[in-house]
Amino acid sequence: MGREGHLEDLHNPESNVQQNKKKEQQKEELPPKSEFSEWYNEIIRTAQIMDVRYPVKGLYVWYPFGFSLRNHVFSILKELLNKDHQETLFPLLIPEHEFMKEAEHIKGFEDEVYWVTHGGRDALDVKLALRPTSETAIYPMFKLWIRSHADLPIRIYQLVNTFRYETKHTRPLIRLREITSFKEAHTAHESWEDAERQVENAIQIYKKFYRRLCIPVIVSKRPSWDKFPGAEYTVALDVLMPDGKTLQVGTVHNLGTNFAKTFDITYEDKNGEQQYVNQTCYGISERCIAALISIHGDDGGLVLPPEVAPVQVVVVPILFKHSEDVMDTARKLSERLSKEFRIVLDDSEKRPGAKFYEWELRGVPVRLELGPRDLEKGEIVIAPRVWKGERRRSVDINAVEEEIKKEFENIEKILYEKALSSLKSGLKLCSTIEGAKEWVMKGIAIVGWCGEEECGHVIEEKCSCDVLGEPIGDEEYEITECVVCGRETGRCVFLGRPY
RNA sequence: GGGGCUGUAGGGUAGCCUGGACUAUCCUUCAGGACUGGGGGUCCUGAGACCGGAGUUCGAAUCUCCGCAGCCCCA
Repeated sequence: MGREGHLEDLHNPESNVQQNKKKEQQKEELPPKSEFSEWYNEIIRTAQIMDVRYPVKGLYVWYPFGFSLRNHVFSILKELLNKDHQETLFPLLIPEHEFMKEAEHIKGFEDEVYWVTHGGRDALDVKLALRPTSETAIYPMFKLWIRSHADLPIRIYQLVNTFRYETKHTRPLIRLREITSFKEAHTAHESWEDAERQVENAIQIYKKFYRRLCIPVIVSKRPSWDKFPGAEYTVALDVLMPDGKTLQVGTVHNLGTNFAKTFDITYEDKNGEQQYVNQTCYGISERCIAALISIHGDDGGLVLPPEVAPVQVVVVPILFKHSEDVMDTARKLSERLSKEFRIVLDDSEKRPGAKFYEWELRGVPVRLELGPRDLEKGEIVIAPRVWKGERRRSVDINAVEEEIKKEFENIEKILYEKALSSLKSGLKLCSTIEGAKEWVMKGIAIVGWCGEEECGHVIEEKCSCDVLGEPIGDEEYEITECVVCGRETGRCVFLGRPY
């Protein structure tokens, strides 16, 4: 075949190219990340994060690999919260009369609530809502739990599924009818100031969380017309996705005494007076996984930070006919390493190359290759995922633990730096509406804003984007006037196209 | 909210317009075997599909309607 093929090549210079192309197409190859939407759909399936074939719109199945990733990610969040929060679990079903108490809250959710109306064949006397979020499940209990200032503050959280009847395009991890992994925290405090401090505290926790995932976020105060229904104000965390759109990956709400008044949550203060509590709530869903996958992934598939990777190290033995000794060493090594790392020894019958591609697709941070050549020298080849096999090197097999740890640290640093620089290059201060409109197609624009709602709506309309909110953070932007009305102002807003 | 398109093995597809030789194409995948093995191996053998329902028809993957599911565009 080789000889004939060669002859043909001479006659037809294109045939070689065509053959290569054909060969590439035969393998189930991931679309390049530049075609983000296609890339995302493929990676979700081929990297075994979720199975999208469940026969109900907007509901998906976690593959064990994806679920393992989810658990490692949320255990970081739990670890951070556990310092001063307590974990609880409230029921999924909320009686209609509780759900309907807070007027603004209802308005925000009524179109997307699932209702349980029947028990068996009988219609229920009291309809039950599948929680779209748990305020109205939790706060009637807060009323019972809170009696005096000594009971405050209360800080609880739960990790639950929630339901929203989405009618627009659903997609895995991003827009779901069942959010399977909603971490929601709820707190109650004596004063407005205490609640404000808690908001700040929550933002810090969330920033730390995303820092551990090597994901830089922008933090902003949502405009009044986009706050959580029932909240005094809302602070949100957004990430910039590879296609230039933004993804809201966390929200923190100061509820003031709004819910306390509706649910009659009061405490006796030090002077013996009954006072309403001030509340906050804040949440993060599996959208954090969508951000993790999208921001770090590359043309070769997933790239995962070692801390959350379901498999941290894969050992690929390079076997020839008589290489029991290679296999022996690989087994012993794997056992040794499994004490410190989540490790897989890939002893399947596949060719080494095929194994490389597969584990790269799944984002395993470090690959170890062990063959006869290495064995002879007492070495092993270490290949970090971030470099797609381009920067592999040999290390002493006895010192491999240290080398892996070194690589892990290195990987985290690289992932964060890469992500940060792409966020920074996606942010741009724009001095005109036209400039902002253009920029918003590829990133996040920053424009001057006087603070008037009217001007905010003009911006949204003219730029066909959303006002994400006013920045909260250390960065300073040089603003002199409102981009719409020209009034003098130092305030500004982030603009983006949200998912 | 309005409009358009699509549904064929686990994944991707051909066939549909113009109904019949479809016992449904090709690639991938999966199972068994042989040779192999440092970046997606080759060969042999085998497995696996017309979204669900109703209708039109002598005959439906193909035409019609309803349902379900998915994709795209506009507000």
